[in-house]
Amino acid sequence: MSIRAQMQRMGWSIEWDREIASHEPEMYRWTQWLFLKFFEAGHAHRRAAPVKWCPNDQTVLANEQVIDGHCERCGALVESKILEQWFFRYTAYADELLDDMKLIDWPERVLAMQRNWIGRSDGAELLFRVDELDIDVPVFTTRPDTIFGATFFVLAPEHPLVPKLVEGTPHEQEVLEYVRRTAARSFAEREENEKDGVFTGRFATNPANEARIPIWVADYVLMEYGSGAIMAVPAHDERDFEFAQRYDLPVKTVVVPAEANEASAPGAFSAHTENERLIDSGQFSSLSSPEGKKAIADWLAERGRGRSAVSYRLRDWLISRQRYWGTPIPVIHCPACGIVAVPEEDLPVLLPEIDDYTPKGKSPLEAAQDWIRVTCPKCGGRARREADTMDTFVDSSWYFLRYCDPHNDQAPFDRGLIDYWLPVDQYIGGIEHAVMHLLYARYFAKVLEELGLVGFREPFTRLFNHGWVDMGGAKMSKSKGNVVSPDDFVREHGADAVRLYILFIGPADARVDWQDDGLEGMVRFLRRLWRVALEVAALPDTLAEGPLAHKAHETIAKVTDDIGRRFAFNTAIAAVMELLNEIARDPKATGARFAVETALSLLQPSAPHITEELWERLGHEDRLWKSPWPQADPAMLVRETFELVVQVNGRVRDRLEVPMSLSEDELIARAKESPKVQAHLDGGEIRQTIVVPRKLVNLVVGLDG
RNA sequence: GCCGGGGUGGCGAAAUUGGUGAUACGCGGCCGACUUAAAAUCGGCUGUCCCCGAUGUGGGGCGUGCGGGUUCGAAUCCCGCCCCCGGCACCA
Repeated sequence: MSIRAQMQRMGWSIEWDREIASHEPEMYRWTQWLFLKFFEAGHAHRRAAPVKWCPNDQTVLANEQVIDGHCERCGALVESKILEQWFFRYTAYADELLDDMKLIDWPERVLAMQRNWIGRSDGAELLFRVDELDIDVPVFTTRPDTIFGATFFVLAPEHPLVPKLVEGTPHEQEVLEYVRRTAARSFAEREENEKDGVFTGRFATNPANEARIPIWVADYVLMEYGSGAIMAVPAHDERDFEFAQRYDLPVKTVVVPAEANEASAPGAFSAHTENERLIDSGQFSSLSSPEGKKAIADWLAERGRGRSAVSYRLRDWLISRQRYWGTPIPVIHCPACGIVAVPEEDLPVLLPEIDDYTPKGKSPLEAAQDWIRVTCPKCGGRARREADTMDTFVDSSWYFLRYCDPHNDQAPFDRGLIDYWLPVDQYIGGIEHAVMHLLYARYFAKVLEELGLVGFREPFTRLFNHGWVDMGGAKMSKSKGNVVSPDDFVREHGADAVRLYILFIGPADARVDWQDDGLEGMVRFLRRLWRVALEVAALPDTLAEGPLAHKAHETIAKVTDDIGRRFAFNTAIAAVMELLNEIARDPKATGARFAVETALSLLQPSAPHITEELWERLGHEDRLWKSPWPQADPAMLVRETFELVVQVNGRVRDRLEVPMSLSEDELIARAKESPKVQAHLDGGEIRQTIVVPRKLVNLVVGLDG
C-alpha cells in the first residue's frame, strides 16, 4: 500500500492540492532560483576544503551528517578529502542563530543542542613568531591566562605552513611522511589513536615571555578549527598534557588554586577549577584567572601581538552532493569566465536522462556528456555544466514556503501569501531534526529576509518535538524490521482505535512502547461508546442539566486545555473516558444526551469516523466535523458545594462536603466540628489555622501546652 | 568531562501555580454476575505494613531513586549523592 493510501486510510486531514515534490522540475526550478539569489548575494561559494567523504555512498557529507565518525545514512567510516565544493556561508550567521533563540518558543533541549553545535568560544588570537622564516603564526586560545605555561607549539598536518617550515631541513622527509600518513587516516582513526606527532626542527617565540618553544606537527590539532595551530599548555590542557607525556616535553604550571602559592605537584596536569590565580607569569602573577585572561590579552593587543577573537565549532554548510537525485546546481564552468550562473530564464536546469544512477565517486550526471557540454552564457565559448546536485536539506529549508503557494509558476512563492500564512505558529517534528533541518531552515529564513523575499527571520515560532513508538525496547524503524504495520490494525479494528491508542499511549513528547493489549483497551472503549450512544439515542431527549451536564462542561474545559495548551492528548482522552463512565452508570439520567454529544465532539479530531457515524445516528443532519468546537459554559462549571479537606498538622483527617459560599471563619468552624478532627485535636491548643479557599483547612495544634 | 531531560504501583502513566486521601485514565491480575460452556459484557477488589471492643461507610504507620533541609503542608522548592536516557566531545 502506498504511503499516501496509508495516510488516507488513517483518516488524516491533508490538503492534497498543496502536495509538492522536491524532485519535480516545477519545484526544483525554484530551489535553483533561490540558489542563484544566494550566489548573487555571496552566500553560496565554491572552494577547496577538507570535506567528509563517505567511501560507501561515494559522496561528500555535511558535518551534520557524520555521527561518531560514521556516515549517517549507511554507517561507513567517513574519510577526509580535499575537494572543490559548494558551501553556504552560514558560519557568518552563528551569532544570530544564537541570539535569535530568544525570539522563539522551542524546547530547551533543541536550543541546547543547537547552542552546542554552534559551539561559540570566546578567547583571543595570539601571534607566535618564527624568526628563521620571519613570519607570525596566529593561534586561537580560550586561555590567554596560561600563555606563560606554553612549552611547545603545534600545527595541524594540513597547515599550509608545514612544508615551508621543513623545506630543505633534515626533518623534511619525516614531517612530510607524517603528513601523508595522517591524511590517509579516517576521522575516527585520528580520534581513537593515541596522540602522535613529529618535531619540525623549528621554534616559535612566545610573545609573552620571549621563550623559544619547539614547533611540532600533530593530528590532534584540527585545521578546520581556529587557525589550525595552537600554543600547547600541558599543565592546563589535558590533550596537550597527554602529548607532552608521550614525547617528554616540559610541563610548566602557571595557574594554581587561590589559596596555594605554588603548584602542589609540579609537572602534573591540573584541571581547571573556579577560584584560581596565576603564578610564574611575570607582572601578571597573583591575578585571578579571569583577570589574567583579560590583562594578558589586552597587554598583547597593545603590543600588536594579539586580539580578542571568537571561534565557532560550526562549519559552513557543504551543499554539493555527487548524487543523481537532487537539484542540479545551476552554474556553468567556463575556462574563460570562470563560474557563471545559469541565466534565470534558462531555469530549470533539468536532470539529464542517464543509464547508470549508482554513485561512483563523481557525480553520475557527468555521464550525460550532451548535457554537460554547453556554451558559456557570458562569452559563448565552450563550457561545462556543474555536475553536482544539492543536498536535499536545501529543499527542506524552504518547502514550507512553497506550501503557501504551491502552483506558482512565476515565482517560488508570492510574498503576500507568505505574509498571510507564515511564520509557522506551531511546528511539529522529531528531535532528529534538531541540528540539521531546523538549523538550516533558520539560516535560510535569515537570508531570505535579507533578500526581501519574506518578512521574518525565524521560520517556526513554536516547536514541539513529538516522541516515537518503540517496539520491544527499540525505536520502530523499517531498517530494524520491528515495525507494527498500522494497516493490519486498521483493517482489524479501524483507524479510530489505532489513532486513539497512539494518542493515549503516553505523553506526546515521550518515547513510548507499543503494546497490543493497549490497543485492545481502546477497541473496548469505542465499543462502549457505540453502545451507550445508541442507547441514549433511543431515549427521549432531555435537558442539558443535572450532574451529567455539569460533568460534560467540566470535560470540555479540561479537554480544550489539554489539547490546545498542553499538548496532553493522553489526559484529554482519559477525561472523555471518565465522562463516558459517568454516562454509562445511568444512561437514562437527565443530560445524558448532551453528555454523549459532548463526548462525540471532543473525540472528533481523534476518532473522526465513529463519531461522525454516531452523530448522524443521534439524528443530526449537519456534519460533526464541520460543527464548532464545544464551549464550556462558565455557569455550568460553578459548583454549589465542594469537598473541604481538613488537616490537623498537615495530615488529612476528614473531608466535608460544604457550600461554596462559606466564609473562611465558617470553614474553620465546620472543620473544628468534625468528630474525626476533634479526635486528633485531642484537647490541644490550636496555634495556627491555614485556609486555602475552596480547598482545605489545616489546623496546627501544639504538641504540648 | 560538559550540556539537556528524567527516576511515581505488576505495566503505560496522572497529579497543570507548594494545598483533595499519592497513583486519575487505561493495561494486566484476582473475585463475582450473566451463560450448558466459552467469548463478549457488566459489577467489585487490586501500593505496603499493621490494629480491632471485632470485619466496618472502621482506625493507624510507612510510601513518589537515596540522604538531608525549608514549610502549617513537598512527587512539586533548596543542598548533597546514585542511576537512566539524549546531545556534544582531540573544537585549543
